[in-house]
Amino acid sequence: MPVQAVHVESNGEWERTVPAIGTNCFTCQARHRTEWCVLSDDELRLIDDNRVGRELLPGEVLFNEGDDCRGVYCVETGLIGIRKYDAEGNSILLHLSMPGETLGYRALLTDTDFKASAEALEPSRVCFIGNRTVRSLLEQNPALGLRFLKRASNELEEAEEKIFHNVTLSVRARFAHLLAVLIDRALNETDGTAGAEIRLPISRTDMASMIGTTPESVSRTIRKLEDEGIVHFSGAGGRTLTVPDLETLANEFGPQEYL
Amino acid sequence: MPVQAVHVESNGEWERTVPAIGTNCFTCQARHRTEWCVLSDDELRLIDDNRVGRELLPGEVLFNEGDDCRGVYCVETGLIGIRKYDAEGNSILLHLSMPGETLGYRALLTDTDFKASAEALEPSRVCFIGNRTVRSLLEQNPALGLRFLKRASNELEEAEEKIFHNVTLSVRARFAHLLAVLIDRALNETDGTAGAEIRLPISRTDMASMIGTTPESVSRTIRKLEDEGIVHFSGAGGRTLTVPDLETLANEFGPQEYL
DNA sequence: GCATCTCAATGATGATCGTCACATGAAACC
DNA sequence: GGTTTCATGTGACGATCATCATTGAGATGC
Repeated sequence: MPVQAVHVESNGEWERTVPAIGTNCFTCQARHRTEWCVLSDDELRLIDDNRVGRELLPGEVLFNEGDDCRGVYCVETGLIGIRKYDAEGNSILLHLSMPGETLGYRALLTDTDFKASAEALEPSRVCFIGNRTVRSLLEQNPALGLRFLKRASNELEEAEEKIFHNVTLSVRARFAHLLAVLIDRALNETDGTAGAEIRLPISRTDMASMIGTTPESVSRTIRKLEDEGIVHFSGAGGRTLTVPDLETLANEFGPQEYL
Repeated sequence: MPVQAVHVESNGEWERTVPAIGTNCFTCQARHRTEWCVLSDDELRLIDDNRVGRELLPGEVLFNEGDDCRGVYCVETGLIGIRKYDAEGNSILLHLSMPGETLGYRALLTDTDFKASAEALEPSRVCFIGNRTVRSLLEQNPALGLRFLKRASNELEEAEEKIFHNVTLSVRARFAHLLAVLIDRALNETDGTAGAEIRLPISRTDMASMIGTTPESVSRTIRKLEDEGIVHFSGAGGRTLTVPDLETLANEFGPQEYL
C-alpha cells in the first residue's frame, strides 16, 4: 500500500502511516456526524490539508493517559475504547467512541495531558488534526466551539446518568442496560421491540469494567439471563448476542413503575 | 426589605424576589470565577440589566428535573446541590455548586429540559439570566462559548473520575475522598498537611448518596475512622469535622503505591 | 498434531455492604 | 413542658458480589 509524504504538525510517527487510499474530509463517511460539519468548504479544506490519517488494528493504542495533547483525533470508521487504569493495572472502559466522534478536544481546551487512554477495539480509521489547526478554526468560526460545547454537554449528561445508574441499579440491571446500549449502537435505529442479533465488540472483562463489576459476575449474570430466555450468547467467544425481545430486556432496567 | 419592579424575561415568580440590596454583576463577589469574566463592560451590563436575583434558604428549590430551561442560574454566594431522584424517591447528590458556577447552561445548549434538580444547601444568592440574553452573548462573543466549553470539559473530567472511583475504590476510600474534597472546598487553599476543622454542609444521607452507599454504612465508616483517630465528628448533628492530619486522610484513597 | 495462550464459565468461600429494626438525641412546634 | 419529628447511631442478619481456583473451549504458532 503506497504511502504519501506529508508535512504537517506531526505527532511523531504518524507521517508514514498516511494511507493513499482515497478518503478525505469531504468524502469522510462520518463527516455529517462530526462537529466539523458546521465548517465552510474552505475551513474544511484547512483540516483536510493538515490532517494525518491512520488505520488501527484492534488493540493498537491511539494515545495514553498522561500523554501530551498535540491535537485531536477524529474517528472515521471502527470503534475506539477510552480507558483508565487503576493502581493494580486493571482497566476501566469508560466510553466507546463511534465514527464521527472527535477525541482529545478536552485536553486541548484545558491545556492538560490526556486523562485517559484510547485504544482501537475494532479495525478503525482515525485522523489526527494538530492543535494549531484546531485552535485557529475555533477562533475563526465560533459555531465550531458551540458544537463542541453541545458535545461536551451531551457527554456530561451521559456521564451523570452513568453515575446515577451505578449507584441505584443492581449488577443485573446495569448489565442489561449495557447490552441495550450496545444493541442500539450496532443497529443504529431499531425502534420496534422486535428481536436483535449483534456481534459484541468487547470482551466480558471490558463489559464488567464498564458496569463496575467483575468478569465472573458478568458470566453469572449472563447465565441467569439466558436461563430466563431473555438473551442468548453464541458464536466464537460467546460474542454473538441474540435478544428475542428487546422490551423484555428493557424491563430489566427500565421504568418498572407500578410494581 | 423593599422590592424592585423588573421587566425582563421572567421565569414566573421571580420578579418579586429581586432584593434591592446592592449587588450587581460588577460588584458580584464571584465575578472573577465565572465564565462571564471574559465579557466587556458593555456585555456585562447587558446581563446586569436582564438578570433577576434571588436569595434561597436551605432546602429551597431552584429548579426541578424535567423543568423547561428558561435560562441559566449564576451562584453568587452559598452552596447549591444538584440532585437526581430514583424510582423510590431517594435522591442522589451528584454535584455541589460553589459561588461562581453557572447552572443550566447544558440544558440551554442542548435545548432540553433539566436533567437534575437544584436545591440550596446553604443560604444562597443566585441570579437568573434568561435564554435570550445568554444566546445573544454567546453569538456576540465567541470567547464566552469557549469558557463554557472549558467548564464543561472540567466537569466531564470530574464526572469520569467519579465513575472511576466508584468502581475501583471501597466505601471507606470513597468516603475519605469525599471528606478531603469537602475540606478543600471549605478551606479554598491549604496546601500544608496540617489539620483542618470545617462545618459539613450536607447530611449523612447526602454524603452517602454522593459516594453510592447508605447512611448506615457512612455511620459505620465514620466510627471506624474515628476509632483510628483519622477524623473526629462533633457539634450539632455531628457536622463539625476535625481532621488532625490531612495526609493520613489522603492515604485512605491516595496513591498507596509501594505497598 | 500438539503445545500454548487467552478468554470464558463455573464452583466454593467469605467479606463487604445493604436491609431491617430500634435506640438516641436534638430541634421545632404547640 | 411535652410531644413530635427528623437525622443519626448501632446492632443483627442476610444477600449480593468479589476473590480464588479450576476447567473448558477456541485461537495461534511451530
